[in-house]
Amino acid sequence: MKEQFFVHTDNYVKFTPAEKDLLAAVLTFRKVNAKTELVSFDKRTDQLFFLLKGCIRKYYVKDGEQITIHILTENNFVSAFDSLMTGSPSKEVIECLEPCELLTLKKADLETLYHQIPGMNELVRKLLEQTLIQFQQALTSFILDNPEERYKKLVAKNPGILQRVPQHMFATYLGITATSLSRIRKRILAKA
Amino acid sequence: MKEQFFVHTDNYVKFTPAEKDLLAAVLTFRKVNAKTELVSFDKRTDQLFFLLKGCIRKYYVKDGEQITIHILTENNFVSAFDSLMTGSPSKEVIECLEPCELLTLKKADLETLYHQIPGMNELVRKLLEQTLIQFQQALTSFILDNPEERYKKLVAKNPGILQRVPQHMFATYLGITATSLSRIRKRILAKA
DNA sequence: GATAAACGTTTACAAAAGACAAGAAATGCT
DNA sequence: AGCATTTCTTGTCTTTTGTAAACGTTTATC
Repeated sequence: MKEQFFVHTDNYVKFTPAEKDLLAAVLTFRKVNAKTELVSFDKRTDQLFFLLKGCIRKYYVKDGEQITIHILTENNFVSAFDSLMTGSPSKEVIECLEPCELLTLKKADLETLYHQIPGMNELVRKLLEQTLIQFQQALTSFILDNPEERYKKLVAKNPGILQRVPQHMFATYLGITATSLSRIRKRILAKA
Repeated sequence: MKEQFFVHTDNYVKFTPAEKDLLAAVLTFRKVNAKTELVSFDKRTDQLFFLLKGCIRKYYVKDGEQITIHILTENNFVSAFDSLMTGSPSKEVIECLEPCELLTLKKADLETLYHQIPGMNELVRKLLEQTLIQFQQALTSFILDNPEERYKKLVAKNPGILQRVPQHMFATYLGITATSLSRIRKRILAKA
């Protein structure tokens, strides 16, 4: 299953076989049930995940409500970035929505890899550049678009995801209530 | 003025004097008037900026309105990231709100530096990590907080900025109209 | 120093979204 | 298959925000 990981990294940096061995040695395979919390509220985390199979969301809890801030599927890196970087307890919860297959990488191992593998900084730099563009687009959409437009963009960009994730999770992700999303959907259907 | 730049980078990576010379050689100093557009609408950009002095905002144009998406002050990197990375025409405008002093770095020179200076990938990786945390916090705030809370956080985080930027630019930055911001300010004053 | 432009606030009215509650439909579990 | 839970929709009422326009004030510019 680690081949799938390297297929992904090959898009950014070509590691030598020896380097891949070093990396593979610190990647741990993990298979978990739906509803597993990879990172729990107010707990520190020292690892990052690569999602091989399944679907994951990140959410915050505000006034007793779960507010989804991110939804991811196969072949993406996931982590409670804030907690990982600063060492503070995580305010975001990372939860599996389906049975998932993951690779985990400890932060300490990553730090070691930065010294062992010259291309590692380059890989992470490039991954972060991609991530940053995504974040920027998401943030821009919040500023520029109303909820209806955001919903349409989400559907256009990620059609399959709607069948995998309950609607009310999307609602909070769009910054609206489930009630409101239901009305928006109705409005869109009426036009089509 | 390049010392100020290296004071900043020293927080992340310690370059040797020789490396600093290489870097300094491709940094160009620039002094511009207020209202200068560093990146214009629908133009490609091939450089990134380090702001030594002054205040800059990024904005989008939507339905003839300017929507501010970012406001920055001294000692920050600025660029139309999307355009810089993908080579596409920029949808964001970068405008100086005050007379500014900048260092500019061409993308092509940066690519060369990645090969000349081992620590360059590391520097940019670390800068991107910081930036990502900022973006994440901004995005999270949009999902979690209402406009009033976002305004309060902005003021708490950056008290001085209010005196440097017109209120209606903040309003669009918060995702609301100037009218609405005025109401929010009134409400806050009434409580205090 | 005069004039124009930009800025901040306020008002009335319209549109959108939230809160709350009820009920239908789909899904999960044993 | 049957029961419980979750999910989705709908209705009514309230709150918030947007739109548009007016007005006084500040700031720029010549």
